Amino acid sequence: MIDIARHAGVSKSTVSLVLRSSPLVKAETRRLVERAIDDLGYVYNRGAANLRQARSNMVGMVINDLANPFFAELAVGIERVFQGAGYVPFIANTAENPLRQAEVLRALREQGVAGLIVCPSRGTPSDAFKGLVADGVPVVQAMRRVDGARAASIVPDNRRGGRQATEHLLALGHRRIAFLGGYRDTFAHAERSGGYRQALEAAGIGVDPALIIDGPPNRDGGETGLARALALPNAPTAALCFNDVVAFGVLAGLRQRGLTPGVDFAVVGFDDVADARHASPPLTTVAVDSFALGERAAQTMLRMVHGDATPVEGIGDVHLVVRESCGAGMEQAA
Amino acid sequence: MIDIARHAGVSKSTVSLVLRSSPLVKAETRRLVERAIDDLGYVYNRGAANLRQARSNMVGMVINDLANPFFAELAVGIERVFQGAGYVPFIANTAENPLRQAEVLRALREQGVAGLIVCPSRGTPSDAFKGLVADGVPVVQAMRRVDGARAASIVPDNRRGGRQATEHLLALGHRRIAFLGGYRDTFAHAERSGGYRQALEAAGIGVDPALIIDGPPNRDGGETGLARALALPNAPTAALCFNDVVAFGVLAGLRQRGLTPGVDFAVVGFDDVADARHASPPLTTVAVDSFALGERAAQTMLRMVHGDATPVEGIGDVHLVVRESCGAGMEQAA
DNA sequence: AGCGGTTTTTGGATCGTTCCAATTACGAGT
DNA sequence: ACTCGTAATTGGAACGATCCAAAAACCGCT
Repeated sequence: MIDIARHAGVSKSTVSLVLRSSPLVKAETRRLVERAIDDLGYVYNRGAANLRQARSNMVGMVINDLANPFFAELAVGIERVFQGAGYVPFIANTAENPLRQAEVLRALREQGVAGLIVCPSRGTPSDAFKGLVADGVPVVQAMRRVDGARAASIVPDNRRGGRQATEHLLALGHRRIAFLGGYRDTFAHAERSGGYRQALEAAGIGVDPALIIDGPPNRDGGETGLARALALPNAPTAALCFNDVVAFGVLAGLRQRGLTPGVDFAVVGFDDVADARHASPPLTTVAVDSFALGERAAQTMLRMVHGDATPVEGIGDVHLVVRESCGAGMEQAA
Repeated sequence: MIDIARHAGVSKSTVSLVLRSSPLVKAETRRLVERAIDDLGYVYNRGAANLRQARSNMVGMVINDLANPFFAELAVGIERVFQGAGYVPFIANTAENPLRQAEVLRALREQGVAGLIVCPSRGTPSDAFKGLVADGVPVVQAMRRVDGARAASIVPDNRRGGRQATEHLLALGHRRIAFLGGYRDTFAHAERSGGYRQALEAAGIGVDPALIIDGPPNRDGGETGLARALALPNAPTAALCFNDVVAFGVLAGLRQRGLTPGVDFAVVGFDDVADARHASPPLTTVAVDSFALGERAAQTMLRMVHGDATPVEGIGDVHLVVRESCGAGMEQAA
């Protein structure tokens, strides 16, 4: 920077002002300095800047499973918002591992992030964000909430979605409905299956614990969940799946058995990932609108960066998208 | 850090040594300092460290399209390698936009990355990495190579894969084979369709330009590509797709028309994403082994970080995975 | 020319770390 | 007790930016 100052015939302070595009420098001087910057191929050192001035322009997004298309979509959506706001978003994957998550959080903190959006990994301890929050780093949890954490959160209305989907299956005449996939000890599973229970009970149908079959929230989880459900003495005729990826597994499993999804067995997913409408048959699912949710999380974080300290607990809207995998004709709205 | 020094009754230099786990400090002193660190809830400031010592432990991964499962898998694979090596990997998405990519590259450079793995976005100018490389920052291109760029690269053997897949379809008796999806002006399209041409010509079958139908490398690209192919006066009976996602689109399109993939029309993909074997029917595809490729790219970068300056141009192995979408019986190997 | 006010520019102190050369502490050997 | 070599510790000068208070340049008026 001093080189540039010399080259342009000004002081380093002036160069600094130009770099931060301050209105205090004369246009002519600015041009001079900018020329020098180009000539010397200078690169700004953000680390040095952050040393003095606490405000960094780097935000972190800590994602539990980037291989899951839903979270990848969410991440990409959030990224877009930050970009527009002049922040530089970096994504880190935790692969659903709390230890790894702790490392990542530490690294981001050391790097001096302005704020964080976190989809907490399974088994995140309630004090995972304590240090960050105590330091005044805005932390927003998205999609999942670890209870006891004193950090903002934006999560979809999982319970309502679970209820709506179940009501839809009930309205189609199903009485034995399974809830497949996902781990029982996660936030989302508790809420989504909670809605499912509510709907069954409201309809006067008891909840059969044997029909709630958990497993990994991926394709395999769907396939093995289906296998176990169909092996039951009194097998179900429909399933609400923990998420769309599980539902894809169920679809594949049905086909392997020569059953036609939507005809021989009704399937409903959760999330509405981009692929859901391309599945065969197109998947009926609870739309979470990852983009809106991500946008809201990002906005919340930006507000916190700018000093708004009220800890938000946002609930995102959710609605059932009826396609064909549930067997409903198109005339039948949610 | 000075606070800690005071609290532990040593000098800041000693604290610094402890933080870098130098063997020069006595075990007892170390324990003392570590205690003080815990007590005061201190966080290391990586930016300040990088200021003095050029070597940072942060590496960047710049990905052209995180919403594409293939690249997401690749990113996750690369991440794992760096993690093991004690580096902190951050992912940034460019959404196939060269301007955005330039911004991201600048941000990473300002942040002081130790090295970069880049899947260059479409339309990346050949001098995109010039500054980085001139600065001595190791840059490894993965999956795609922008020609003219003086940076290492690890790419799969696209041409060979395209040829193998085409030969397989020819062996199954197909004579009208389309090449669907992907943009003609990309590196991967040129190579993959190049292999396709080679195979056709070697078999004495001319290449019909009308059968090479480009489009976005996503599901829609597959669906519309198929529509255009089938509308041709002399429609093809098989298709090699630019990548698996395009192939998924083709599969869906066939089904919509009441055609059975693998029976009425043969489909081969490219990449072998995790979902390929779960598609219905399971997708025959050219396996790229994203994990091995990512690992190799990461290793290359690490070697460069440690001073090995030889600019590698690696070619990754590729092999055809025959499943059902091509109509081959299981007895028929590649 | 001198004055007050506004716009630009500037030197030095500072952020939290690492590096280096210098210092001190320790043990063993005479 | 003294010296020597090694092990452990230390103070101060960097690194590259920002911030602040002060200085300089410029302007229009008398």
